[in-house]
Amino acid sequence: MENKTFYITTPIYYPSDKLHIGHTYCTVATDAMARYKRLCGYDVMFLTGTDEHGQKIEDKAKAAGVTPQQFVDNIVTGERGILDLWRLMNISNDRFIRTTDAYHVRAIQRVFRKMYDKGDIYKGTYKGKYCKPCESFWTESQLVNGKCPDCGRDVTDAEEEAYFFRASKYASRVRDLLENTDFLEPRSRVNEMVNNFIDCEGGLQDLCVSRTSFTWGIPVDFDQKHVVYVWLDALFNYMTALGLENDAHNDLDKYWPHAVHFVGKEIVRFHAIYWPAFLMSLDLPLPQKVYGHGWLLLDGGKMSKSKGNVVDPYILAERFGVDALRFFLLRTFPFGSDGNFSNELLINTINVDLANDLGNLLSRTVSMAEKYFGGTLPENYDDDTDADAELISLASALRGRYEAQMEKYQFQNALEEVFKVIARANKYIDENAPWVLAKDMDANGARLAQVMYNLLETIRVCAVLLTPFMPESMAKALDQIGADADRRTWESLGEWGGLPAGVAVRRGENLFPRIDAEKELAELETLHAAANRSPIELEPYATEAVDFDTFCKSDFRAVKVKACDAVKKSEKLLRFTLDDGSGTDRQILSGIHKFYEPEQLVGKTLLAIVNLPPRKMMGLESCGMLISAVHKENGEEKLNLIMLDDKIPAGAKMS
RNA sequence: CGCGGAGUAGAGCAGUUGGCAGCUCGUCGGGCUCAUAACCCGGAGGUCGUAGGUUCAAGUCCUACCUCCGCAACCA
Repeated sequence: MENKTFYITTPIYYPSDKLHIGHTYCTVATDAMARYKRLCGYDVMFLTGTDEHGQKIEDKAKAAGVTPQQFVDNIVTGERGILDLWRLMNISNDRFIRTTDAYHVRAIQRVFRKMYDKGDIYKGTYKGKYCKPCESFWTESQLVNGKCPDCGRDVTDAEEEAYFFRASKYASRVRDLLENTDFLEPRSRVNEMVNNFIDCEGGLQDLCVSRTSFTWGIPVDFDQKHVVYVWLDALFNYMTALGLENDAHNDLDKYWPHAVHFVGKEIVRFHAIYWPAFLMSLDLPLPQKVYGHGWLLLDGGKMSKSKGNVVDPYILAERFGVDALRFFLLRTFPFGSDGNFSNELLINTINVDLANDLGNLLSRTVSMAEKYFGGTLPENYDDDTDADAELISLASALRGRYEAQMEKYQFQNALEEVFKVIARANKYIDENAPWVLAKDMDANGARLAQVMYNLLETIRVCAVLLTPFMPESMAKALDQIGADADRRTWESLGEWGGLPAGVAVRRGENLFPRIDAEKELAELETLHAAANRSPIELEPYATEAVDFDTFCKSDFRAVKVKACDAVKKSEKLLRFTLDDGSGTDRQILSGIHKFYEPEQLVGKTLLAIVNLPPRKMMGLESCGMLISAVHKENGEEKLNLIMLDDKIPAGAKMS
């Protein structure tokens, strides 16, 4: 085999929370691709990892009362953490990078300096408006009527020091890369990128690549108060893991740039624009491809922690089997676009494809071979006839059709091709009715043996091609049909007749038991409820004291809702017209549409703070804030407005 | 007029360069008995979001509109 190498990566995931089925989807796809390429004879490097820096993790660690490093260690290496999940899912990554790994940290510092020396990173100023009392920077677009959006006071021109990457310099080369090559797929993402970020007003903006507002990051070694912005840190993982600017690894020459990055559509922008621009800056070769896959949606909407609808891959893998879950994810959804996940669909796919079609085909074939021939086929078969031609030609040419789809990353279609052959094999059994032939073995024994052989050979071809998707189950299937190691290779599928004459089968367990859908769905429901065990979650208590004067400055008043309507084009905002006792109506906007319909609230007596400075939202002015109680229940955010006794008159002060 | 995606049978989806509208599930009827109540065959069910246009021919190309979703914005 000549020197064919292939490098494939998942994104490095952000360990601010446990991973969900969406991350699993991407990693399983990458794994299937890696295993497929290995099957084809490539020397494969498969990388995954975690992106561990940034403000959000710093904040979360603080809230949990641990150091950022302890926080990420727990999520990555802890029980049921990311490493455990990939072990469970049978992910065959060759390497795992953490951006807190010492070699990566040093490499990023060198990369940063190189780009700085070249003049592509320059120290600039983050120009903005500064509000002294709030100690905050704002951009022009964030200002409200030219005033501080937080406090409404005047702002002054100010500059904050920051490093910038000269992305603008590479804009036209990146546009060319996107528009005139197949660097970014699927193609539909190209327009989005070019229109939104390159050909937009002002062109491709230089990217701010350092921060001074938090410390959990890689320090700029020649300017320690800055830390490297997360994306510059994160994107280079794909190369530091191979040895860029470090001695921990030494495979860069071998695997770069034969690289394919699988990424979720939300981070296509960074991979398709900034990543190539960074590499251009360093005169490094570009990776071969960025493939932006779709999302798994739940009930047609995005899966998210705050919606409380996150699907836990652990539960599914443990209940249905790792291989079944892996298979389902890649069989059901087109890789480039979004798909609707549901438990019903999962169970249905397992039952139909795996239990009824594939599992049952294996089961009926092997048990007939045992029943009619004691498990070992005779050496002498009839020649193939017209009755066999269709099955044989379909199965013989399967490898080519499968390969064509896999090379386009169309897992769904590749699997579809395999299952067409499986369906044809089931039909072949019906057409040839082995149980009829078996009634007169003297006359039909040779023909029966031939039918059985063709079935076993068809199963072999399918099982080998399904191995990247379901490594464990297919190994068992191949054991059952007596295919030794030499009959499990890519080359062995090149010609019909890989199995030896007189092959011996050995019946085993049912690989994919049928699932009782109704019962299972009910149990999943119960499990889901149990998984959210601490039903009520509260905000952490404030540790800092507030002085009495500050507290007294807040003017809380009872207000009566005169009118309430939804702000159009906003999914969250409600507009309240309130009687605050002053004689003039007060307008307050509140982002609580998720929790209340406007008509429920008219006539209610609520609590508001009325001396906050006015703030504009969606073009409407909000004068104050309605007070509500918040908590989380079963992981879902809940909000209740504070409702006062209707006997309290409008404008009554709370003290 | 911020950017992008989607609308095809009861449900979920595929339809590459325009050329007889398909797949899976469900449903109705039939067959088989090797097999995991599995397998095989057949039927019913669609004015392809709406309205125009180009064409011998439009699910496919063009224009306008409607609806849904995501990003962005916003969430005091």
